[in-house]
Amino acid sequence: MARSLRQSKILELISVKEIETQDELAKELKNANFDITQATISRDIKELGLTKILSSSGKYKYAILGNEQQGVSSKYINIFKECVISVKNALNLAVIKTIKGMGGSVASFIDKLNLIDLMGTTFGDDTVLLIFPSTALSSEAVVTLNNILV
Amino acid sequence: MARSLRQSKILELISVKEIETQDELAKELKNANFDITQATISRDIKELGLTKILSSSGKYKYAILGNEQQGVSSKYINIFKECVISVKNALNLAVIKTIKGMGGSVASFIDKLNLIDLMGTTFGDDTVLLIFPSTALSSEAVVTLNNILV
DNA sequence: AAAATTAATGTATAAATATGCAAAATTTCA
DNA sequence: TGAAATTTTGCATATTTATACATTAATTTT
Repeated sequence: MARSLRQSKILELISVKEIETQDELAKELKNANFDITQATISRDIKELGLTKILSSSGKYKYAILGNEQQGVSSKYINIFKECVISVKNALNLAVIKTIKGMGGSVASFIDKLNLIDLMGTTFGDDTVLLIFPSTALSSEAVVTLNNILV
Repeated sequence: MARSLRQSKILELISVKEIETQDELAKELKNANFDITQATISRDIKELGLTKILSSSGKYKYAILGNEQQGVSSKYINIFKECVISVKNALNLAVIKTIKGMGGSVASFIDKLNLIDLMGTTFGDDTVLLIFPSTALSSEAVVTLNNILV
């Protein structure tokens, strides 16, 4: 349980910051209340299929492997399932309630989905807001997301 | 000069074999008459934008970073230019003459191009053969490739 | 619920990689 | 050409990452 929450946080962290080393990631995780050693992070990274790539600044950073051939990995979907409490519709907005502290993780997962018609996302500690151009499109997306949760 | 030939060979090697470490790559390069240390390989890898990914067998291996947004990197094109002596047409075949020992490198570069209508490639030490369904398509491809060389 | 099995993690360290610095090779330019 | 400037490389080593092994935590079974 804590395991996949942690991995979820890792995915969020690397998508938000330029993380250069596993030690750096360990520190960031500590800030997010995941007290873990570099060894475990090495294992998480292998499991999530992350790699170090050359960032634009010429430094190495961790990134999700562009494993686009089979869409979003099932591992990520499992993590998503663990974090999300509910997905509901409110006019042209979809409102996702998450476990405390996982709003950012879920938002970055949603971004990765590249949902068509999605205009933007915002998130708080335990809420993610998806903005659609219309009520119809939003409720459609809510159905899609709920299907993922099954 | 030897530098880009070496880098070209690196690209070939990682696309043909599962190279797990830089030391392993050093050995393979020695076989190909590039006597070089791990340190230099580390630099080459950074320059070529290679990364280690998880292979299907669960081991790490080096691979070209899927940097598909801007097509084939200009760096690779430069290497291609240095290796290729001529590209000529022979009925439904395109015949590429390369610098000695670089046939495989060029062939793997060509594969990466994903040329439409290309049915297959074979290569020897200094020759690459591209097989097309017709003379017209082959000569068209020859023009394309010669344009790259300019 | 206790025992047995399986999974997750830490510790210590081996393995792998990156890099500062000096030397060698290559290129530029007068 | 030869001196100066630039680039490439090796060596040594610091840094980073992976993993064997032991331990703890979690799960399953009886």
